[in-house]
Amino acid sequence: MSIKGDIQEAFFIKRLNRFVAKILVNNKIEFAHVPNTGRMKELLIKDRKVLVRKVEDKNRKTKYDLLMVFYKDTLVAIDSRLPNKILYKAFYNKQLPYFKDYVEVKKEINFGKSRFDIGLVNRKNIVLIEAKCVTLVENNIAKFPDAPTERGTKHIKEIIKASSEGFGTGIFFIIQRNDAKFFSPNWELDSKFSEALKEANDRGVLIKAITCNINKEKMSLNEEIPIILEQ
DNA sequence: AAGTCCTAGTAATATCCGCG
DNA sequence: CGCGGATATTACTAGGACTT
Repeated sequence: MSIKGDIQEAFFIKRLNRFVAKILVNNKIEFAHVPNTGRMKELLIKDRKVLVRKVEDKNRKTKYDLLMVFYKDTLVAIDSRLPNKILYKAFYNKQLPYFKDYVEVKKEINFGKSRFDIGLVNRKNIVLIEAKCVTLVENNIAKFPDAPTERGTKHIKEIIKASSEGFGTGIFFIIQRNDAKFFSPNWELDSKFSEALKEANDRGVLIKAITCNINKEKMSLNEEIPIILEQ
């Protein structure tokens, strides 16, 4: 998946709220949209080098999108819309060895009271897939979430319900960097979510974690990594 | 502890307008 | 009057800050 638009280097100054960051581009103070509602506190640190995209749109309040952050030697993508897209494309092109017998791929599929990112449809069944965006890695272990997420937990319980009703189900953690060797739910930060994820696994929900290769021009799926569900 | 509002952008939907 | 394209409006997202 190529990264479109005019990408420029910049320096992060401050996050004003969850959508807006103050940045320094070409020695000028500007404002950038932050397309990720997580905390990212170990990424968004003053003076850190980042990549932004210049956007020409007079209806927007910010002139840039904050897309990537340099963390030591690793480039981390923070756009929370990308995992969804990249996973959709992977399923659409049948690049993943799961649920191979579907004939149609849908986005934003409604199921009961909730909505899932991707639906794989064949004559007999529907597979519901949820994509999660991971930006946090500590000691080679990718972790989710990076902020307590009551909604995320609720969503997992919905998936468990769908699974118990006979639907195929999957949760894919897309790690937007390539320095992770394992994935684990973030027990210290959100034990309820972690517990729910473990239960989902026990109840037959397919859970996978995939890292990404990222550079200025593009982002692509890299490799599947082992998952540690236990605390 | 639970509920409401706020933020910025996107996508989906609704409305409008000009043209044949 | 009907159609397509352009424009306007609405719904949605999700966690934090705030109020009750």
